[in-house]
Amino acid sequence: MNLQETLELHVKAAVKALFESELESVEFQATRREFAGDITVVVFPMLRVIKGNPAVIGEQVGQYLLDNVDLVKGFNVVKGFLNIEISDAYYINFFQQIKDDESYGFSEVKDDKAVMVEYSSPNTNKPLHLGHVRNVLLGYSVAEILKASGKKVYKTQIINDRGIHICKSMLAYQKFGNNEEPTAELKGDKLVGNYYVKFDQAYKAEISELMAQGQSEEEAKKNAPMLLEAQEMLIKWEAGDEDVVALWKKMNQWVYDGFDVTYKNIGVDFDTYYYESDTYLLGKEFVSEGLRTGVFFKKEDGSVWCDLTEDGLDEKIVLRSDGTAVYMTQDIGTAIQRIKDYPDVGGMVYTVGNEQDYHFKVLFLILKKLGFDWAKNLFHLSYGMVDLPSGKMKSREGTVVDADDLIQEMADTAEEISKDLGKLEDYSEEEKQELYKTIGLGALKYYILKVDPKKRILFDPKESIDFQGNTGPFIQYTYARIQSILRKADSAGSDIPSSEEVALHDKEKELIKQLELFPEVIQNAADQHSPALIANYTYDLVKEFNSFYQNVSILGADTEIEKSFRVALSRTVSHTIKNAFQVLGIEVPERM
RNA sequence: GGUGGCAUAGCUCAGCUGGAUAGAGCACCUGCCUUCUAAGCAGGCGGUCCUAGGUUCGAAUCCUAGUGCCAUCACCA
Repeated sequence: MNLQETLELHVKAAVKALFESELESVEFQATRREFAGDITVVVFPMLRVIKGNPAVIGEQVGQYLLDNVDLVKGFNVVKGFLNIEISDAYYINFFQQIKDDESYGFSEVKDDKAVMVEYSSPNTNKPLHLGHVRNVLLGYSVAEILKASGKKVYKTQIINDRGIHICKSMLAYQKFGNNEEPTAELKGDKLVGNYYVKFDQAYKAEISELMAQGQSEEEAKKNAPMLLEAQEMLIKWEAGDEDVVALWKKMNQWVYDGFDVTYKNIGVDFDTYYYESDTYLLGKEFVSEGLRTGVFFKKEDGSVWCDLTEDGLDEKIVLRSDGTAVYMTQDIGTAIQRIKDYPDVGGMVYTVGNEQDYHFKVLFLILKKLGFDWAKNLFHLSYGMVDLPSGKMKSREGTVVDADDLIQEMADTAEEISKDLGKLEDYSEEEKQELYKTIGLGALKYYILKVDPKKRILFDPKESIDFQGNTGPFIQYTYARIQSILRKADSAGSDIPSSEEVALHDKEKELIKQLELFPEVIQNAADQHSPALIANYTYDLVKEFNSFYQNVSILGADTEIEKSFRVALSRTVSHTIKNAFQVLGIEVPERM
């Protein structure tokens, strides 16, 4: 039972004893800094049950608590706020309980149903850019947060490996490629992406030409030979044309190899992969099934639809009149396939941009209508777009911030700063490079994860990401500082005060209070699918620690017991930073 | 046009189920490194919480209407 729960019982008892009334709940908040006290009871809500002056009621309840509850050491009332001072013994005892727990904040798996988290889900015709980076970081972190909150988790993605967009890259490669192959300088995904751009250039040139010949823009766009050829290629692919399929396989493999490098760079992983080309057929099966059971209906032209008008939505197509699958068909198939493959999965999280809010609303509804009980546990982790000052990123026009480049730039910035500070003279070149990457990635990941997922991010490549203030490196730096102290504090502080006699320094007490919040923050972040809550918590913790560090001497404490206590406190803070950053997917360095 | 999201300091963002004088960082200005790592600490400057109503003892937070930006409403994905 935590402090708040304990106090709630006592406040209820106080109200019963003093006013013969029953409170349903008690409202608490942290005491504001300018007042004495550790936790505050808001008296106003009690007025519904008790009549009287809030200040007087606060006074009476406070006195009752002081007289009857050991851990209450004092109180004061300001307007309708009862500020309660808690004894140091409470905080010291609490700290005793958590100080040796290296996985503090994490829960054991307590749910027999697993959650599948999908993220990344790229098309295979171009490299990953900053938008994908947000997706990948969010999905990975939410998966880790869910694990930490006691869920079994599978990480997965759906790879959109077929369609007209891939044919465009393939066609341009056939025309202009000269059998170019990926090299160390040019990864496969980049190579394929280049041909996607080349397609677009050639296509646009043809459009201009046709328009010069007198066609309207609309006509020209439809009639351009490049597009016609790409469409022809798609038909050939679906017909299983050997040459086309061979090229498709070759180029897709280049892209997968390129993606793997990027994922490894970012530091994310997947437990399973799904390919659109594998799952759309299962989707079609269930469309037939739904047609039989009346979930769907067929129009005269043969296309199949789902009528969602009673749910306040429109009719949605699930199969084209020519019998081919649409996006929705495939997503129905993929969802069902996943549950078949992993029967312990009880719910899924889809990390996909908010431009697809409607799609997922419909998908979930259709799956419910098809009668799957797990359909009620589907969640669209919808996040805002990452935009540039110039607007949307467009791969075709080359206005994207490339993921690999960005990671490299961040590491370069970290290197510059580190060199200026010159604290790593005795590190080997290899160790240094590794550290620069840790710091650079830390800056990037924190920058993206600290903002509420549903808000859009405006990223200005000209203004580099900060390394000071509310940033990843600031937090990493604090961690490194603590490690430095721990290295110097020869005998680890296992000998910490247990008596009520020790007076806690204000900064020490604030730190313990902050530590106390961590498990709840993890649960909240899991419930809300929000890494931002973890990031903001960690920042507060670290700020508190730095203030402690600058104002209180740890290794130079007056007594041995004080020194041990402060070392132990620092160590626990560093565990907590490490654990918080682990679920954000950010590494912490021993030095920096 | 219908639907959904967002709007807080010059900039980037917090603000939990409504609670005290709305908080951080960056930028700008002051101090602090012979003492545990100054990527730090201590402090200053800076606000019509988009607007107008409403509910409430109390609203940045909830409701209604409006404004602005974004997305979506395809036999595209």
